[in-house]
Amino acid sequence: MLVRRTEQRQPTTIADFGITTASKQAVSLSEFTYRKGTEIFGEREPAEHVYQVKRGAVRSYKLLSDGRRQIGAFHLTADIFGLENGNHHRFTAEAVVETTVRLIKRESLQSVARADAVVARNLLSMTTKNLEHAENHMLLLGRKTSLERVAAFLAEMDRRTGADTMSLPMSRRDIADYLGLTLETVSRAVSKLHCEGVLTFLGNTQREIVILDRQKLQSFDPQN
Amino acid sequence: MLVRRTEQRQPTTIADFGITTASKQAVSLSEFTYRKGTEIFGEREPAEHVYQVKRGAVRSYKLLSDGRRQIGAFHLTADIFGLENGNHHRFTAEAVVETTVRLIKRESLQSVARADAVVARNLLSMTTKNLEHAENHMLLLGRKTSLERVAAFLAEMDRRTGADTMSLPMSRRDIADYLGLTLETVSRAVSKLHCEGVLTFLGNTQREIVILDRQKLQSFDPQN
DNA sequence: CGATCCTTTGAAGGACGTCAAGGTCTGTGG
DNA sequence: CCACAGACCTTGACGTCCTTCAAAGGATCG
Repeated sequence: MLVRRTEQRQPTTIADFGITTASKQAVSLSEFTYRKGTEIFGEREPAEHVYQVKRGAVRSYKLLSDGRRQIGAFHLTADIFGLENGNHHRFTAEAVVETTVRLIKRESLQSVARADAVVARNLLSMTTKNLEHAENHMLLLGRKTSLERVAAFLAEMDRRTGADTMSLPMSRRDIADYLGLTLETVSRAVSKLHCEGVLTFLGNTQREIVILDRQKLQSFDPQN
Repeated sequence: MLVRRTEQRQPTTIADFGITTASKQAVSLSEFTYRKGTEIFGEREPAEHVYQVKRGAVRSYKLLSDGRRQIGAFHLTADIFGLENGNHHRFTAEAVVETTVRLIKRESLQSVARADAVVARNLLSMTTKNLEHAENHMLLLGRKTSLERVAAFLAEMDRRTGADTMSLPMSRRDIADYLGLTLETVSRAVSKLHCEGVLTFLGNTQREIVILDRQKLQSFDPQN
């Protein structure tokens, strides 16, 4: 793996792992950059680190024996991923594009949590956030139509990027494997939303998307 | 609601909520019995209690505005449910059959957790268990075929009941809404498994099921 | 400027959903 | 004990939404 390694202390970012209090003891933080498409950790591997996206995007997925893939989540800038309570990772994580992450040793995070109730509370809070996302995603995967799924995905990305225009780092296939569809079905749904004036594209690529009508996009969500 | 109420201290069962240590302070435990089909709590309601199934079965689900339903989990004897980190329930919970639950005030559980790190650890551990289940269920809902889903459901129930024969408390419709299918598709898949000698029925009802060939049932699971 | 990857779009097929009919079980009341 | 109603389950026929297969048009990068 031709990856660039940069080891540097980043004390100001410890807070992002939920370490907010006087637990200033040396918690070694390092950075690592993964090239597009490379694996960060594999399912069932020992969980030695917890990660935070500094730049780029990550997909977490499970595979079936015949190659069917379900992406459980995309992790964007500032997101924590790879946080495990048990000793092993339950997903494979890969860089969607060239991605820089901050790492912290899982053990050191846990030892801080043992000593500091606030940190422990934050671990629970992060796990709950993940659970909530998974619960909503079960509803999407089990009961929503293809158009509703794609609309929900775009709404989620729009909300998370928080900008007027969004640059989707992931391919149609990634989106499909996140939504439990095929890439063709995703493409058709995006085309439909484009035709209906919900969104348009920027530049040459189909990954630069502008949501023109957020209210109309919301109207595709049968939740609530 | 014609429910029978029995308030009685059950100090021996506090352990089941993760309270294992010297936190013997009065944590009021009560029991409540819900008739078949009645709601225990609703989605978005304030989470005032945490529950444990003493007898019976519970379904937790989310609804879409047009009535589509996704059951996130079934809770059987000894299972904890309704545990929230935030202030509101994220699912509706209903008794599948007549069900007796033990209740504990969420606030008192949280105050114990604040004082006792072991209890706090258990809360994280329970949340992680729920997360793990949801993650596996996303894979099922997103990528498995109807036969694979039904086989996985039966394997899960078989594992959780731990007996040679299992009595499914829930209807085909419940199973369908858990698996993201219709009740007809579930019925056809069960029939297929019956024809192939994987399972058979006991008595008159189709809910008393005996798994004849666990290995063959496993062979329908493409996970791993 | 060719090679490769990604995306779109069309056409055909299939897995699951919908609709419908009939069977079984349970409970209730005569 | 039997009759009846209602809920639940099964099975068949048909429909449809999504997948599969295929082809062609960009986009990116050497």
